[in-house]
Amino acid sequence: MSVRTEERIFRIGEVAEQVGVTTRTIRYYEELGLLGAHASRTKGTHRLYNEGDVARLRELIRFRDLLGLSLEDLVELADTEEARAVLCDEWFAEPTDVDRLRIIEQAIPLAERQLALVHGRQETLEHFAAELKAKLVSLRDRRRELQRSLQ
Amino acid sequence: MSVRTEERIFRIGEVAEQVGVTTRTIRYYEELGLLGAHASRTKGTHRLYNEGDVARLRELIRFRDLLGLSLEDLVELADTEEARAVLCDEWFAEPTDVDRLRIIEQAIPLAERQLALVHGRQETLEHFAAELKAKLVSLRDRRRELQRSLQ
DNA sequence: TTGCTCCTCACGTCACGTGAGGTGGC
DNA sequence: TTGCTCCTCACGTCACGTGAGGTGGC
Repeated sequence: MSVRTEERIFRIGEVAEQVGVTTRTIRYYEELGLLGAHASRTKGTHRLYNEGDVARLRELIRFRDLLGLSLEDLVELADTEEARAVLCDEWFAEPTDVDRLRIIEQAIPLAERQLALVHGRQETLEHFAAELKAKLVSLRDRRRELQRSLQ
Repeated sequence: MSVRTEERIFRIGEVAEQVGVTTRTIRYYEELGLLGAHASRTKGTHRLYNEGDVARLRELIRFRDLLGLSLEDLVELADTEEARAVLCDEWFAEPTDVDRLRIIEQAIPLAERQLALVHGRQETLEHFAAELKAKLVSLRDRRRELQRSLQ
């Protein structure tokens, strides 16, 4: 956690494969400002990503797929998420405990919002599953009756 | 169920409002063959829908939204679903019990596939929720520790 | 040096959104 | 007759897909 471990660096193709998207998606997200366009990179050179970037992308993709959020929605959810990336950086830049507390107190309500979104979706799915199950039961009942009356 | 009740007829705008989509979406789905383009309609005249059509559209939209299926996927899931629409028609056209049984035996595996899809999505969401919850717990723990060490 | 992956345009596609201009039923 | 909703093009948009042609690092 607080040990400065050797950080692995990835190229865009590796990231794409790990996360399950195409390189085009990653470049598009960078274009929209969803992924940090590492200001250091000069045009034409290879894009490089660390593990934090990969984790961030993975989370974005999950919100996109599981909750059906638009990229505009994701920008909002990521805005504060950006603070978490900063968190990672600041964490290694030896911030004071006051800094750490401030960062964590920003991250908590965000995580709560995310969890609430997921719970909402879970409820909707629960409803849907119950409906399908009821339909199935009724179909099986009718099948049994018809089979009996046809014997 | 088997009573020939007065069936309500809806115009495209009413259907759109009930289901929560635009009329454009409905026309597009018809174009793709997802919604029965009532062969009776002559070009330029108003589209008309019965309650079965509305139920069918509602289900398509739910699969689209909750499972993120493409319209191509929906065509597959609807192919057999088409049989269910036929079912409704045939039901009133006084089919034999053999017909009914055949239709129901087609509908059951479809409903089972649909339910399996929903269950799969529920599991994925369960994982995601658990992860977010763990993150939240860890954030709160760290907050508590920092607050204590700052007192 | 030879592959391989990367780069930047840039046009194509899917699932609609959004008017433009016109017709039809209560 | 006056609204209102409907109709059919048809171009725009969002989130990428898919080459075309070229450069860069092991």
